[in-house]
Amino acid sequence: MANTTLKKIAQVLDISISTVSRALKNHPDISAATKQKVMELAETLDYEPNEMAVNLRSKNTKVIGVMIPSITNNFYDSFIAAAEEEARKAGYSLMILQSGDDPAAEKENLKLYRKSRVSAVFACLSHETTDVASYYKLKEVDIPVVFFDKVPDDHSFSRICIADEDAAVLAAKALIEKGKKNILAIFGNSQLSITKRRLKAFTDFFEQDKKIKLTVEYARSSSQAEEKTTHQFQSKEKPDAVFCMSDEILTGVMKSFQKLKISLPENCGVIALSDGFFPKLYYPEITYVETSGYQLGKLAFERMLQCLNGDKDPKELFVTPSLVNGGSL
Amino acid sequence: MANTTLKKIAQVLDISISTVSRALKNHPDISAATKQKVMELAETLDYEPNEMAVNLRSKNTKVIGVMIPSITNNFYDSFIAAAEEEARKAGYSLMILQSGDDPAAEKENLKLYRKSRVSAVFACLSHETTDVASYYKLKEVDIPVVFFDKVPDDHSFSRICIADEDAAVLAAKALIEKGKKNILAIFGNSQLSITKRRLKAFTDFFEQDKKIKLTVEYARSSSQAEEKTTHQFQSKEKPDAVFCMSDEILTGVMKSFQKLKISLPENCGVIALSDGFFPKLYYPEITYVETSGYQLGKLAFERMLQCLNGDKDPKELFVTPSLVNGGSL
DNA sequence: ATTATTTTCGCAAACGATTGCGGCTTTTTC
DNA sequence: GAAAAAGCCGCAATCGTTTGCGAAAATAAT
Repeated sequence: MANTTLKKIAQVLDISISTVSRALKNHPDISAATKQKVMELAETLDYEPNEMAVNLRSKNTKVIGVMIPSITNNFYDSFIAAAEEEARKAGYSLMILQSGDDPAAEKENLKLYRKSRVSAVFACLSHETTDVASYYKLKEVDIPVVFFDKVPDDHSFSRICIADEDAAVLAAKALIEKGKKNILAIFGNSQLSITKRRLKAFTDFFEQDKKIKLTVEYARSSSQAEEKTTHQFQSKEKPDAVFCMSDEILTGVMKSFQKLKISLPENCGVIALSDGFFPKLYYPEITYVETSGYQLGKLAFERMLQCLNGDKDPKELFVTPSLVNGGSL
Repeated sequence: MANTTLKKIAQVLDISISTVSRALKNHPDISAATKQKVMELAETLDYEPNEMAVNLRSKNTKVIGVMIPSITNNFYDSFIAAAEEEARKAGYSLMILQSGDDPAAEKENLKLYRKSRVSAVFACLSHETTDVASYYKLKEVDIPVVFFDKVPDDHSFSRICIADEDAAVLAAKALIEKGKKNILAIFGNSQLSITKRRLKAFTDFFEQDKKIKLTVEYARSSSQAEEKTTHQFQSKEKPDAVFCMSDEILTGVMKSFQKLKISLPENCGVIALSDGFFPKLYYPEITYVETSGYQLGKLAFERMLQCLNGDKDPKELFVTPSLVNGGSL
């Protein structure tokens, strides 16, 4: 079953293709009578403009690339959810590609984006990719790039981030308010700049109060977080609160707590940085500082629209975190 | 910075566009010398064929639509992960659209797929969408459709599913083997055919042993599952095992257990149908029957490739589940 | 040397939609 | 009634790639 084209409509009505095209676009040159006829026939024939042809002519695919480390991740999922909502409104589709935190795959993906002539790209750097040369290539062919979450230091790109420092401080404040005196803080991969930022803001904040004991640990996975937690809680001086830098760490900590039969908040307080999904899995629900992928997506798309409209100067925007009380602290 | 085209290369080398095109495709008509020159220039000019033009001519976008209820779901995420891996190998990209379990949005998406002239579509029905007329429209324009997970009854489509009956039976067997006598089984939305299939297989299996008390409950959300569990465990005859039809239910049940301070497996056994992510969040890890979205994705893509190669007869394929012991039973 | 055969390449027409420009009809204006 | 002005519409080029067909050039056969 062949698709209807302008040509087909033109043949049936015995008018020219251009007239059909203009009629459908409500061009003033075309008489009302002709428009009527064309529209009706288009309707019954279920005409849909062939996007490939439109794209070719307009040199615009109306597709936005989204590169993330992994799709199996709540935070990025909610980013995508938000971006897709907005994209749809603006007539764009998303082309999601995963880097798997592998710089080589990341480069491959960028190449694919160029080949596909996407209109723009949202990108979250894999690991500590410092060489953003491949991203410059996109710029050269006029494909705007908006980084989010894991962004490069390069100030020539637009970057949308969680205000990591604020988030860490918010958590620190909450811990102090609750009068916690022996805090275990678990952070992720210490090589990552996101870890460094959160770590610095967090520890700096405790400088003001020397009476609080702060133990910092690093865990690269959920199970590592579990081990470290278990280990800490087997010592004499058990922490009275745990700070988790991420969901991954939170789940590890909670698993350890279940094993050790530590119950919240009596035996120990817990606070995490999270988008909110995992904290709600537990009883009591975990108190967390919201680092919302969803809000990030909304903000990033807003910025992207500006870029698409020709605003080239790089901008750095932040989504501000907020504290959500669960009952674990 | 303009993109390089065949025309540009042709102009520089002062030969025709067709020659350039053929040279790059290693066409026998072109002399080795010419090929050499063309290839080299193409290399230095970083030539990439314009996909929009290629698509227009070939009427093939090399894009596969994937429609799922929600991207914020482990099961579908792993389906996508698998599909993307395979798609990339085969030179395809994915266009992921979410229906949000809303039939209207589902229809919108299908329209978008048609407009975008995707090469094929993977689809998971929203809720109990029974009217698959919109999918027939895709068939009419020769876009193959492969359903997965939530599939229609319509036998004229290819369908790839988890062998739900087998999975339910596997769980039932495990419960019986452990000598459980008072089982609480919580299922999802009773309107869904997936629920019906799992429910029937599960309950049928217990017909053989009348001495076992089986209580069936339904929960449409995690919090409903939590409520029902809490309620059941406040009665005199507490269940000695809980069966969870899905991750959503499992998380609700576990939350209730945390509240009631019920510890596994001493106080109660738990078994779930899951893809394995959530079961590993708890201590002890939950014993589950694996219903892998990843495997489903692999199998679905395999089938899709056949469809893309012209195999039109509908086929129904199943991925067979397996029991993974956690320690919760 | 002439014809037959290859080798090597260019012309032009697609794919489907868009649009500047110009032409043919009507209608308006003086 | 003739000229100017609208009103309507079609021609043809364009986006970049692919490909059947035919033509020129080079080589082989007679």
